[in-house]
Amino acid sequence: MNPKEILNSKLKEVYPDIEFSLEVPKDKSHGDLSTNIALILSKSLKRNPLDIANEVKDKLEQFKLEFSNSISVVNPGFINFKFKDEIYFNVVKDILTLKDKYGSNNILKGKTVLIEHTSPNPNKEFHLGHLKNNVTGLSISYILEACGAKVFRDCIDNNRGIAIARLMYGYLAHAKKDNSLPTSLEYWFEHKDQWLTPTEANKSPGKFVDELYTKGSIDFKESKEVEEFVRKLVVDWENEDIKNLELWKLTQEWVWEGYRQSLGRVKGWKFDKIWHESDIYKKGKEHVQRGLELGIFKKLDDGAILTNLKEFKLADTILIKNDGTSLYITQDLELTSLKRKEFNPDEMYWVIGPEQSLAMKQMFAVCSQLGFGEYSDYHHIPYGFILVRDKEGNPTKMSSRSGNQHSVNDLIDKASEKIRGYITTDLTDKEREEVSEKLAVASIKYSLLKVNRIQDQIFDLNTSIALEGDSAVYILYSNTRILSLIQKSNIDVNLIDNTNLKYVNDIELELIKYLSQFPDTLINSYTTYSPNDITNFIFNLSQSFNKYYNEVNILKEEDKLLKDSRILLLKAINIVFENSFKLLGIESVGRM
RNA sequence: GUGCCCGUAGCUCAAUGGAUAGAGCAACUGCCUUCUAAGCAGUAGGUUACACGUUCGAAUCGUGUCGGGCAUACCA
Repeated sequence: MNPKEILNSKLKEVYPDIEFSLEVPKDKSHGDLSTNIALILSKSLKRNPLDIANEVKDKLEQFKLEFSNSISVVNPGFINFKFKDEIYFNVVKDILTLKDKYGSNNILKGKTVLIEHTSPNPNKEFHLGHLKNNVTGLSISYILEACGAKVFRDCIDNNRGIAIARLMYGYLAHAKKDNSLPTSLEYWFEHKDQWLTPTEANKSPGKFVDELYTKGSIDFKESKEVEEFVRKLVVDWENEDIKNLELWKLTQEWVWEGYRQSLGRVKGWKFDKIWHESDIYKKGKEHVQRGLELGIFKKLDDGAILTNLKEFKLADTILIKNDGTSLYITQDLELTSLKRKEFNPDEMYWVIGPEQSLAMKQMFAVCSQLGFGEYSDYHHIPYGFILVRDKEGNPTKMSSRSGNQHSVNDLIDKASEKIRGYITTDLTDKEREEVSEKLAVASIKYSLLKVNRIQDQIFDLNTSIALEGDSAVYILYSNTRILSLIQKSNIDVNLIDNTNLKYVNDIELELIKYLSQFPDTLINSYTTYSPNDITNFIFNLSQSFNKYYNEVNILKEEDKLLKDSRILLLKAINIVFENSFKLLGIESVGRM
């Protein structure tokens, strides 16, 4: 047990049933740990908290806690503990022993969780919104895993419905080699070679699809005829019209090629299962039909089927349209049922934007009405919007129509180009390319992860690919400095005897104490589902390390024990960095 | 209208109800013959939108006001 656990159990022993806090004070001069137990007790005892604090102090001192240097009572009634420095030396040993397990815990041991993330609106080129979902979802999944859970990751390919039909229409109308050709499914079916492929258009599949989808959507909005055309495509698709299906397959192939390329580039292609809406929507309809027969839902005069969510105090929603076709929620019912069957999870998470909040609640409610688990098993994890500044400088939502939707590929290209120019280390062209690509991806991911999950964020290209300050580059740079030091020391960290360690410098002691807080940081990020606890941690760690680096010359240290101990500390910091990067889904670099 | 989220330094963001609200950027001043200056040290910048309340203690909790965003049945 570490000092915190010991103190916690002692306090609980003496004062059972009291909810108190035991935490590392922000101000280091207040000691290593602080408790408010006397302030809490003063409420029920109606006595001066300082008196109570002194009594608590006396009781604790009777335990003769060997790790404690001093216990002090301060206004208004805090009890502060100061520990012997040597206690912390064990932290370095622990980290070196546990390696990639350092920080992990077992609070979710035995639990199976399923987390849906990055379910694409795949008709668009992979953009920042997609990436925000991907990095947030993956990071939370890694955090759950580090807390001991068995984690499965899945996504649903929304490959049917009105949006897909708008793309199909967009292709027929805007990808013709000759504009005089008719916008006709039948004509296309007989003359497919008269329509462009992405290769022929000299565009990436993602961009190709994105442009056609956007054009198709504009036409859909502006023309009644187009709208009818598109809606008919949806109906015909559900009726399994051969020509319709062939066009659908063709466009969906490009969609996925683009999506797979982009996700591959950011190393975000991490799914245990990819579901396809086209495979399950029919079963979804059957669930609705069953619910209708059971009297859970009702049929409206025009034929549409409506929920009844009074017991959940939620607004009702349509489950099947009046033309008989399904909606997103229709297939989501079957999907949720399938998820339960396949993975038998204790908890299910959906990492999806906040605008879907009501839709998610409605879906959870309907699932529980249909007997697919409890409403409380389901968790929507929303995250803040990404805004950009418009010409007037006002924050505005990204949208493809306003052209301010950053394609992730373009962003990485820009960042990578900027970074390449800064590399001064002696690297081959190939290594240089790899390093700038990794740093570019890491920078953009970091900029999305460093804000509190629920907080809207204003995205700025320059700060997101910043090379200094609170950025991935700064943190990764700190890590390469460590790697460089270890390498130049010519010491094999695995061979150093760590039975005796020596640390004397204030900053190195602070660093060690800070490292000891990593496990608690992970727990915090789990309880809030917020990866930014981790980014905050490694940024602060980087600052402390760089301060240390500037103040202490490690390689020139002549005291062998001190020098070896410091190299081991460096290794420990490196391990915590790497563990954090894994939790964030960020790749590190060896040199830069 | 109703529901949900948000409002912190010029800008972008931190801060399990806890002690003097912190960083980064931008601005200004210093530090490379010294382990990677993509770095470090320093100056300046605040009525935490506003009001009232709960509490020993409020940016944080409650109520209200103002401002912004999202959702609000046949998009997702």
